[in-house]
Amino acid sequence: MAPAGTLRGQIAEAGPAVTVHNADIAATFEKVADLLEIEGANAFRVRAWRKAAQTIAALPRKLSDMVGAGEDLRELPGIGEDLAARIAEIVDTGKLALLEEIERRTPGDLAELMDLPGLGPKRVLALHETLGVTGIEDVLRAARTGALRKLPGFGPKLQEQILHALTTRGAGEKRMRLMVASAIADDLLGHLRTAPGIGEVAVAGSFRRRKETVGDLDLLASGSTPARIVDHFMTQEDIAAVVEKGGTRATVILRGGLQVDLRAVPAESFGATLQYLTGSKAHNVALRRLARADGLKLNEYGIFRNRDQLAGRTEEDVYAMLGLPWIPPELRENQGEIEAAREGRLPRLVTRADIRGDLHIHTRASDGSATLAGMAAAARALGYEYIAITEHSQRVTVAHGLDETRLAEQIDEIDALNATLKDLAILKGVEVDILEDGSLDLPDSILRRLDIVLGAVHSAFGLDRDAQTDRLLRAMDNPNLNLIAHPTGRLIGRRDAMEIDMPRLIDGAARRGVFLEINGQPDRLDLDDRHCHMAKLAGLRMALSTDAHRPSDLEFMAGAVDQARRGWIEAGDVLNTKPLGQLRKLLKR
DNA sequence: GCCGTTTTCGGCCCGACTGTTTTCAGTCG
Repeated sequence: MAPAGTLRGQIAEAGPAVTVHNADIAATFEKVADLLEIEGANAFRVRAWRKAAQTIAALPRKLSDMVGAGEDLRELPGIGEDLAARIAEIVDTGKLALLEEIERRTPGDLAELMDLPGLGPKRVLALHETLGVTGIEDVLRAARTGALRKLPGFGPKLQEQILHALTTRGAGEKRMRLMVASAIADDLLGHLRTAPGIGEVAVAGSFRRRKETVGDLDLLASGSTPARIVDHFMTQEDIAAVVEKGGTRATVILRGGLQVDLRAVPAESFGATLQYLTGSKAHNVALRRLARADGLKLNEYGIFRNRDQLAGRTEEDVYAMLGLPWIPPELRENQGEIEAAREGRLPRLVTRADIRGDLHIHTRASDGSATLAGMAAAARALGYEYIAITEHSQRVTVAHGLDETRLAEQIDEIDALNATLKDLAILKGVEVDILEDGSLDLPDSILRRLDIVLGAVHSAFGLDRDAQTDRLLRAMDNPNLNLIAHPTGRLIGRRDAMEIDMPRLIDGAARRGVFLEINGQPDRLDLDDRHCHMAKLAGLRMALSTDAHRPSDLEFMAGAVDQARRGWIEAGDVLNTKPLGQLRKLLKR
């Protein structure tokens, strides 16, 4: 391949000047919503911009592509004629005239003030009009001089709260990886279960929806005397600060910085509260609209007709009262799941029990810590029918990647072990490096002898979108390649996903009979939920794998299953739900 | 600004807690 610089230069000349990402458009829409709200615009108009921003942020396809193809954006939920034109404007020009117009009216950055606790549109406007505040620095000054607390509607408590937030900014506001939050949640639930008169307990929120990271934990508990449950919860020793506390609700900050919300309700409302706290917000709003349409009211205590509670004890009752089957929490993002439920076409999401094997495993031959026999034993203990051993290739020297000779030795070793195993098949594989030019790091002569070949990128993550996509497609041109491992290379919170034209990659994989991996490592979860859904819509099968480097890592399968479920993936979409015979056929290109 | 088994106008989810109030607005989830 030509040097990357040359290729980039050619593409820059031929392609569009700038690529506008969906996230940029969503951020622009959010900013418009903030500023309109501060200006006192119609609340429903503000909501329309926010709803559109959510739709855009969760969209599995690139808006710039859709605009380029002349598609009708008004078919997207919450996008009408006006907002469709605004999107096209941003895609075409990289700017939004309306936002520039509003910014001329409201100097500085008033929108960012909305992020401060206790500051909403009304108080931000008051700050601007009475003190001439235009940004964070002005607020800090007003709080320090004491001018802030003298304003009507403000007070010493609020001033102190804002000052505290401004001086400790950046600390503890990072989202936490799901697996880390799990351990904390277990402790908190254990403590809650010892409360007097306790009934059921649960974790709701984005944790229950299995989002890859959580910003806080939402706990709920049922019991005869909610206030006593809240009181008991406050005795948890990890609590560093109490943000608020009432008779049914409390918000606290743990020592580690994680925010935890607790809601305590009577048993007859547990299901409704679980539903309400699980969200997402957009899903809940949509459900409440459904309820209203039937002359009902849905809140966190149940479904009501006038004063009569019709449902609320279980989530199933709540959904049933709205004419819907129970919807798995992973789907509750208002991304079509309510319509699917109503029409009886909810997916039967893949479960851990559907998984028959793990197709991405390392041993100490490369950078794993266990022996081949050790990993095989751990897999048998999980009841797997098969596993694939997939070491790194020679290029990854820090991981003791295998060259042709060492891989040949491992092939013999696996053959020998297979001969002694009755209830587990070990597939001979490799995680071969995809080099910068798209070639593979081992010769075809050895790849041909393997049952499964994963290709993976471990270098040159920074290529531009077209070069990176071309690189992966070129790797897939090698008929020995079966699967792209951790396709985007992201490390949550540490390294961004590579720039990849995902629709083109998915289409290319489908055409070539190549599959994509959903890597279950807690900091990878790659493909992510949106890309999973995109791949499913394209009819592409995926492998759910752990990339295990030690026996306990095989448990990472849970994370891969979570991502898959959020992406609407069913057992039939997954390679490693197939019996060994079928799997082998699918691995023949 | 969007949307429609309430359909082109008139609606748009709902409640808890706090702080600043003297009966409730604002914020948050």
